[in-house]
Amino acid sequence: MTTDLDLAFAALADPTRRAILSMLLEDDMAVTDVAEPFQMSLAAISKHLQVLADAGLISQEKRGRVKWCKLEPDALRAASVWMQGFGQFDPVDLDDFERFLEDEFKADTSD
Amino acid sequence: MTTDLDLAFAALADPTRRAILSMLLEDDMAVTDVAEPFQMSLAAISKHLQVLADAGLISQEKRGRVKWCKLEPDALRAASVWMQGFGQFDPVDLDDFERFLEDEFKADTSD
DNA sequence: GATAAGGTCAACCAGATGGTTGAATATGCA
DNA sequence: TGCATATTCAACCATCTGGTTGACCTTATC
Repeated sequence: MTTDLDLAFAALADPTRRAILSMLLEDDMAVTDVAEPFQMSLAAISKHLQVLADAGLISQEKRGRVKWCKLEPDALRAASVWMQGFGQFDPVDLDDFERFLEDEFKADTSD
Repeated sequence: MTTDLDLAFAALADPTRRAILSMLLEDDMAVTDVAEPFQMSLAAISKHLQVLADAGLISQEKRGRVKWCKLEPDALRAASVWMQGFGQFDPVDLDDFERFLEDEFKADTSD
């Protein structure tokens, strides 16, 4: 049996997919634009997006020949709830978070 | 490159490992006792525990011939921080959490 | 010392994952 | 109509994952 939580955590386990999610924090994006900063094929990115969509972390909508990708942060709720049960974490400093994302993104696209 | 976050999320993606973590919320346990409710070999559980330890989610200490497993909830902090950046989630009702864990655990050990 | 208990190791297996390439399918535009 | 753009599909490949079994090592106990 594969649960929603399995899918969500598995999707988050890949740095490319986490980088994609953080890109989508800014704005909705077309598949081609999502793929641009990465050194891998468009087909590979398309697969990553499918994994994210299956986990409910993004939605995709085709308009014309462009498929738009949109973050669905609510899907992170179950996973967040699960983790919070293990400890009471302080509220997050969003500046720290942004710096964290930048570092991760650099590490992921630069090799 | 495999980051801490990769390891943490990948470890959490397996329902057996999440069940183990929730068992360890109660108390420290020996490997054999961790394995008892699961319908799989001791070797398989031993591997799962190794994955959790590699991700820093648990620690293991050998006393005599017994290896004790201990939850390390702090290791969830980075993952929790990462997710909280995507949305401000309400504080969690711990009763809900316990019911959630029970359901998940039943689903995982009963087939 | 012999035997039992707690755990891990090594080899193996099936299936999933993350990537590639080349062909195919829509859609938009001149 | 014909070409370019956006995206997926299909086949393939190497590696990882989650499980098995049987042998092995260490520590207790009789």
